[in-house]
Amino acid sequence: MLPLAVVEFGIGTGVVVVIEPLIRKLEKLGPLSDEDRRVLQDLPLTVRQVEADRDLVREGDQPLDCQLLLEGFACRYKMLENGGRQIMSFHIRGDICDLHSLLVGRMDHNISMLTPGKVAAIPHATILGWTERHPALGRGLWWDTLIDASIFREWVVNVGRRSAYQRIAHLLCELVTRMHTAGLAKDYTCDLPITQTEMADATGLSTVHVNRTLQELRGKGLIELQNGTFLALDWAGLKEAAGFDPAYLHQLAPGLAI
Amino acid sequence: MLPLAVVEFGIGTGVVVVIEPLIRKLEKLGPLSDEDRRVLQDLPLTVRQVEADRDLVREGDQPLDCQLLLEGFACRYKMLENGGRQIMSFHIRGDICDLHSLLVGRMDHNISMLTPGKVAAIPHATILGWTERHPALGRGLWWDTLIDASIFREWVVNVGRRSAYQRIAHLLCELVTRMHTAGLAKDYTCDLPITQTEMADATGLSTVHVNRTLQELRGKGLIELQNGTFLALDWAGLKEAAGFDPAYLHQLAPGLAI
DNA sequence: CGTCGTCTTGACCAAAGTCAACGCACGTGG
DNA sequence: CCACGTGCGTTGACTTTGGTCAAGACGACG
Repeated sequence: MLPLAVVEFGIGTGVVVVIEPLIRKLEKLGPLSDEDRRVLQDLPLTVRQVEADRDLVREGDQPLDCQLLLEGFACRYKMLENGGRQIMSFHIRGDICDLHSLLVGRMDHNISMLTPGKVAAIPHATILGWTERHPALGRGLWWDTLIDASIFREWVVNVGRRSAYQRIAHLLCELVTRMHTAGLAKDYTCDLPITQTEMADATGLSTVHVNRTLQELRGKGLIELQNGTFLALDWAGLKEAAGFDPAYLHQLAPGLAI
Repeated sequence: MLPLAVVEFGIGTGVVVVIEPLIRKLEKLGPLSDEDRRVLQDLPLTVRQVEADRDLVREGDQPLDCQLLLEGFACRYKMLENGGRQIMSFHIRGDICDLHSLLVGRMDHNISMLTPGKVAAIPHATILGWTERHPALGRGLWWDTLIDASIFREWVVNVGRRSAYQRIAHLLCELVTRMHTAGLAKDYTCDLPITQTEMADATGLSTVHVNRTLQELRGKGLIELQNGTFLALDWAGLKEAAGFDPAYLHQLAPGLAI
């Protein structure tokens, strides 16, 4: 029961939009030449629709392509022997979730959809070709993996040294900031189709405690969060509570007001 | 009071040894050509001696070169507003600690020596040159940053979902495994010049609790640790206690027996 | 010899986990 | 159209892990 695969091509078919978030991201490091941009736009994309909770890649896999997320939310996670789960990052459209596999070969973690969405597979060979013939693209992709690493580091800090209250606040700050950058948040509001259990697995807390902590944040008038919609009622207060400094996201464009 | 800087050159002066750990590491992804290897060996290194607890790079810096660690131990860390500290990784000889700065520009964390040691600065321009003229080197460096990211992810898991006992055990497993790979451990023994406070900052625990946890590990006959020397008395038991699976280190060479 | 950093210990405390139950919305099938 | 099951959010009562505070031991070093 493979999901329907659709092959779509570049300019003129409206699919440019689909690759646009990736281009925008890669351009953050430095402008791409028209040639570079064309290479991306002309890339024939095999887009497939994926349902929620489907793994895109699994621990132990040795993929031959990378998954470009076009629509929906995904996360990386590892399972522990005792059944525990740790989510290590969330991903939104424009993210190449497992760029890692390009050079490392064997997956040491899983990537799963949190919501239904669209994904395109880009063959490793294609990407390796870029790195040789289009150094700016190669550098852009490397840069992207470095930003990912930077986010992992901040998560180590979050889980290692912040209280539950700060952790949740910090996670929310990060998500809304990144979504803003990706054009998915406006005025401190965004979709946040993440269950409390998932937030717990991302912050190293129990679901029960996440629930109580969210109530505390609501009670202090910092956030609103219901039915998968998030609103930072008091952005300054939330950042303050979290100890959030967006520097680690290295968004060269201006983010949410300060 | 700059530390004495010594410029040393490649083959024939005995300095080859100095760059050897890096070469060995880069070759893990794929063999380097003689040409590639020569580029590294001929690199004029400005080696400097650094004392313990000296920062190599600080948050906010915008370095123009990368720090290659030749001797001694280093760590990355961030400070929090409340004075807390989180160590995000340990580094040993052969590691380019802040390869990150090559593309990202602004440091979002600090790197500090844990022991006295030797460090060489390699200009960004040199490394960027490699990535253009010696793709295998560029890929090797990218690969290295991906492994770093993989280790960060495992640390998120460690700090997020493991008990104190497992965390400490896991940290010890990782360190001895990596040191073994770097030729710094033999028969499950190695130098481990890391204070309990540093272990606490790396695992998100308090110093007191690290102390008690180490006693527990000693009590169960899993480890010996005194005067900066570590010995895994019962490697299988330690791995078991930690839930340690070295896969995330992606050491293509065989590591410690299983 | 005194000081400093590190390790160690004990007594007490608090943050967060666990367990168990319930409400509520939504979808499905009889 | 309603009964039922399922997943998610919520709550309360109780437990546990690990934190905090304070003091002392020990060794290295000036």
